[in-house]
Amino acid sequence: MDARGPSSDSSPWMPFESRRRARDEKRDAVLRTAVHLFLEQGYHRATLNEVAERLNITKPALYNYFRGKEDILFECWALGQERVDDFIAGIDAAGGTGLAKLRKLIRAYAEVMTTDYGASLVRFDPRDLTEKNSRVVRAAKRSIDRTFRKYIADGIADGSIRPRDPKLTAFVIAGSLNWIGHWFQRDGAMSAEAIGSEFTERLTEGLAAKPARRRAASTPAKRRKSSGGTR
Amino acid sequence: MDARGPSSDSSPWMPFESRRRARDEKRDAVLRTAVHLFLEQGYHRATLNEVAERLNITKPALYNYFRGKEDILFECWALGQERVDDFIAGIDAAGGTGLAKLRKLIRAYAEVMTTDYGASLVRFDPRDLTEKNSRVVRAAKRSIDRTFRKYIADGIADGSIRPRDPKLTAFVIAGSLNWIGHWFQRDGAMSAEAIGSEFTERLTEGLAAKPARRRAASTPAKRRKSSGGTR
DNA sequence: ACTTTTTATTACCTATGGGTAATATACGGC
DNA sequence: GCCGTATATTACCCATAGGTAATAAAAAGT
Repeated sequence: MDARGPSSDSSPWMPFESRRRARDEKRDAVLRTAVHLFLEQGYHRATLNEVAERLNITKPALYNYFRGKEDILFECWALGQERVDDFIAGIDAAGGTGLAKLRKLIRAYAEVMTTDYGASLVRFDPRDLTEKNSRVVRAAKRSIDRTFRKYIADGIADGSIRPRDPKLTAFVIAGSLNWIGHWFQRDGAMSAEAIGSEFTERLTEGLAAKPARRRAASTPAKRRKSSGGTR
Repeated sequence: MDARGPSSDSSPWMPFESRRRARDEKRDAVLRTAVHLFLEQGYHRATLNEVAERLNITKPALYNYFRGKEDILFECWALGQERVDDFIAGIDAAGGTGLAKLRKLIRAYAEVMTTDYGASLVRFDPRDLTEKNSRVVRAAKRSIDRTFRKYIADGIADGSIRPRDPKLTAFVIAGSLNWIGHWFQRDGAMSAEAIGSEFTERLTEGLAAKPARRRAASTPAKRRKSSGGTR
């Protein structure tokens, strides 16, 4: 709000700011430790005592930053969701064919799934949340599903994707990606980037329309019957 | 053991047999109720009291059939696993190209995922099991993964599947199928059969080699570069 | 009809772990 | 240097739910 930045030497706002930052850093540390432990042992088996212990504090100290265990769980989920929302906004802004957008979505989503917060989107059970938070989660899941379906439908409309049912296709792709959150491990042989690339290829090679020279016709309504028969 | 069947009128073994069957039926009823409740509410939130209540008995009665909650959980998992083992044995016995076997596997696995016992293969957490049972589960999961990879490798070897990494491809396919257990609901719009068919198509359309007239060459080592280019 | 075995019930124990109250300590502001 | 706020600790509460006697009811065997 003030014209002089925080670099101004004896600013009376500095201590206040630094204090707030220290607090946020501690809050983040709690979340990082919690999400890690929740993933490692499962939400119900993980105890707040152990979260605190790993941070060299005691359980009640956690309550300075969170209202309770469920609050922490929801925050972990929200951080993962935020990342998804961010890159979807980026993809939407960039534009391109449906197929191009879908491929970007697959790659980004796959890579998010290899992170702790990303995995929490699929490893945690919404039924452990309050009704209020649970509704937020369900709404977000529906939104992601709609995005997948939309890109697929866009691709069919613009001719970059061969006609097929967007709903089922979205389930196939999203399921495959979501499962990454269940098997990926950082110390494993595969890098997040390699997984992103591989999944992008494997999950789109079947749907891409032939790289026909023709510009996408405005209405590719009826496809040619068995134009090359993939099976 | 006896030559006369149980249809013989006053067989002394009859009561014994019928008694055992009645017991097994009750045991099955417990499992059906338990798996349903575990899926509905999640293992940790579901209580043995409620399982018993739904069966019109009381909690301690359950201990006539099972050693405890974990025992019930493991049995639910085992019943699902049994079905998977069964159809894999059938597919192995029938033979065919790698692609044909993979397609059968996908369809059967997808349909099992739409059942309660099938879903328990992916919805329950092995960490809730004793170390002994957990090892059994892990071994079975590895075995299923090996089967997917083997069919894919077979298909690449016999020319029915275009060359690609069996490991990643198996992850893509199995992940997509496993996720069915998370979203399918019996009262939904889709039938298990429709899902089996759709997933079989969607998950193999990208890998099938062109239906070339030639019989599969013994070594399709180097595929023709962009022989039609699906992407 | 009796005894024995199986199956179920009532009443209880107890470990676990989330959450809270009372209280001490560190720290920035003045 | 004193005060108020933020942050942490110790000690405790208590609801939940898995599991276990002790015992009653039901069924099978003789």
